Amino acid sequence: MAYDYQNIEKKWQKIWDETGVFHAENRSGKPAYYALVEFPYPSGQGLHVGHPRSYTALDIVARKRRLEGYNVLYPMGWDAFGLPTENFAIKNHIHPEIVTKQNVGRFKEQLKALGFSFDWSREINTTDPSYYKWTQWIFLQLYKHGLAYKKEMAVNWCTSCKCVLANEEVVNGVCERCGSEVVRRVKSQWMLKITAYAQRLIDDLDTVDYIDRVKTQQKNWIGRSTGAQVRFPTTAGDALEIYTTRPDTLFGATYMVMSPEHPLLEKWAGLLQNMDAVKDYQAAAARKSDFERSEVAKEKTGVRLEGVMAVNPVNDRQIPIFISDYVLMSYGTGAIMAVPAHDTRDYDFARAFNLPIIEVVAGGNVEQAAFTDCETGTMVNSGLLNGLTVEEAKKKIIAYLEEKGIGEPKVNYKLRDWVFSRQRYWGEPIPMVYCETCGWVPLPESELPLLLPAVDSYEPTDTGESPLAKMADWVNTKCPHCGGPAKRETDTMPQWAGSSWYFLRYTDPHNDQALASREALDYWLPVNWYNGGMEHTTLHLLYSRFWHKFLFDIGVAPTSEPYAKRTSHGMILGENGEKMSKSKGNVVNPDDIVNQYGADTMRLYEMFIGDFEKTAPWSSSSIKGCKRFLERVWNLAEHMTEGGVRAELEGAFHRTIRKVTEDIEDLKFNTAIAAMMALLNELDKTKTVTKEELKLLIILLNPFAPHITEEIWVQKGFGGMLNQTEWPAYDEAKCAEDTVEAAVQVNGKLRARIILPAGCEKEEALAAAKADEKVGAAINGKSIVKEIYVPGKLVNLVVK
RNA sequence: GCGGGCGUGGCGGAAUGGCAGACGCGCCGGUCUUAGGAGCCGGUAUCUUUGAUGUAAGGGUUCAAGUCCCUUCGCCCGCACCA
Repeated sequence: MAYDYQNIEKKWQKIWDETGVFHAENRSGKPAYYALVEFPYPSGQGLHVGHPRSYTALDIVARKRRLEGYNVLYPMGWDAFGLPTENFAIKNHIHPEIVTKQNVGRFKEQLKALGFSFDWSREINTTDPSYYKWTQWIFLQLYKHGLAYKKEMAVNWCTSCKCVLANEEVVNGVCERCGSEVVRRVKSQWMLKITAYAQRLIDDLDTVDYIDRVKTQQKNWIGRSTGAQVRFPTTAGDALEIYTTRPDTLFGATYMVMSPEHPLLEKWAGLLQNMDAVKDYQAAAARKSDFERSEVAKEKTGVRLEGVMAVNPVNDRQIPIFISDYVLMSYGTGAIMAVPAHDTRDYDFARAFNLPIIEVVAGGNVEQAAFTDCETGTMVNSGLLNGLTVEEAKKKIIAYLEEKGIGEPKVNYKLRDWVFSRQRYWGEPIPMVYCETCGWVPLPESELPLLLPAVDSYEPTDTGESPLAKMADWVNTKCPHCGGPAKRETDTMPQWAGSSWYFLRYTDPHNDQALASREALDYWLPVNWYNGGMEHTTLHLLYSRFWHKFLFDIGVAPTSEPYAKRTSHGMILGENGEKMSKSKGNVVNPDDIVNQYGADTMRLYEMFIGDFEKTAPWSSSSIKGCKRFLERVWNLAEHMTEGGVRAELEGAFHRTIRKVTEDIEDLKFNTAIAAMMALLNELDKTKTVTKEELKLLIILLNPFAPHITEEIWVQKGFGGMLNQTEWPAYDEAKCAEDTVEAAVQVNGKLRARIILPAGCEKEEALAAAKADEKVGAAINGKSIVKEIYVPGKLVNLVVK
């Protein structure tokens, strides 16, 4: 009988659905295991071949865990709020809710066709009011704990999406989503105080098992630095406060620089003789986009303040103050002390403005370039610091500053608070009301969910107002506090809101009393293994860790970290090695692959395509090899005979079980498959397979290719369903082969291969090696100075 | 500029410091066939082939290096005037 993958796959998908074998229970005698993959945004394009790479990997883990005796939660849902749906709705005059429903339907069908063992009874959708009720509830808790606040400030504005973006959403000066230009706009925005968690978000990385590049990237993004905050007196009377990581170089500060947006400038307006020039420079800086302003290697520009001087507090010298856009208002204090001898940017600026450069760390040549090395230099021209190393000088000067009351140690982070409002329709309404007398008032929890109203037009506006602002009867409401007239917040939450806590909802998705019951959360959390894209490292992954820590602090979440383990898959590129895109015409449609080769082949191929963590180009010819492999397994099963594992194959089976068992845990799916292919090659040589051998082979293969293996299981009469059986154990002792082929080297060069019995002693191995004809010729007439024996691997004779 | 990673056949990729190229694709040959673009069997790094040389290039450590160290080149990713 031929391998009819289409009927087999449909049959088993139906059986799994109807029997509910993959439903997880919230209590069980078995140990719990929570496997998680990022839920997709249901776009109009349908599933991308990249999605199944991640989903198959953890489906393999989930299926293996079930066979290992765990109660496994492997859920799926929809991260459905977002701009593409809204834009599609605008263009085609269909409500986003309807678009979402259609897209979800298609995605679900596609995922089911791939045979993932998701517990569909726990399906969630972030746009469902019964879901976003709790997203809004969490926002209210953040507000009540002072972690949500509204602030007027310069923000990133995407000119195409017509809404603000978080810092994390701006990539190389353009919008992360659409690639359009991002400009600065001053707007009043809801902000979330993620910076309050900066240190814990770094520290707690030590408590979780994330791949290193994720940890490094999050640490870099949070950007902790240590130094000192120092107050410089000025002739204006106000102290100018600066932050520096190099307080040791304080004696080398020959001028100061303020950001053009620094508030003291306004205060000093009357004192500044060149206020016109200052204003021109401020205006020019404000006009620049973030991208222009942060362009590297550009000429340093600035204006010297005439009328106010600063005083270096360690030597009482008067030094000039400049404004320049290389100093950012958003970091530190918005002002710096400039030490041109030991900072590259200050050096460039000093050269451009012909300012003095005083060396205070000896070891470089400050005539030619700034000397920024902290390891090797010695302090000079620095009064009490002379002769010290940089590290010693830092400690001493900070103690001195504290003693004199002019400075103190300080930690700074690059992380900024999270800009949380969006001027778009298709998102969660922010449950806040503005009252002229009471100010911002949170909606009572009893009024949640605050439903997204139906509007006629979802079109965003250039003025920066949300489409909801036009809904007068929705906007105008009563103040929950004083009962007077008030207006609702019309901005909505960003795409990242719903996904910041969705893994909690899966544990108890139908609960209408709480985001999830404490029992369910205690049982399942933390997520044991979470796989997702690297592109979310400083977005979703960071945001959800922040929310989770907050929920932990207020006693809602049971753990301080949401995910015990995080791994990441590489992207699948088009056949030409470029990123898949419609415009390049290199998009592979999963539906076509499933139709042409079947879901099992597709799953197997995506796992065999290469190193799981690296990008890999699609290959329409390589996939045939995976299809052939499954067909060969099918055909071999047709030749099954009764009996146990044949003695001569026992070692091979134990080694393959070990290899597959271990490789799945190490994300080495490609070599696990290679091991099964090699085993099949061995079996094929014998033209037959015993019942016990076949059983072992198809259990190992089941997590990768679940349909074909279940079908063989029933056809060959193994009883029950494969997914209810047990993962095979291996015996380390039986993994060893009876005889091994060892290499014999003379002076490190391969001269022969000899067959040795397993566990062969050194003496015996050396004797066998020397007895070899070619080895004999190579050592003839020379004296052996060293004999090396690596058991079971090689002999190396060093001769002279 | 800083930080991280990588560089192996025609291709995707394997190799706890111990036989480089597992496994697969492709290709070549054979077989079966009216036919083969299916299946099966065999082969497939290079060369001046009793041997020698090969893991981006050069140097080093070691009995032994794709793997460790140094230099250079190239590619990818992250951050990017963060004081």
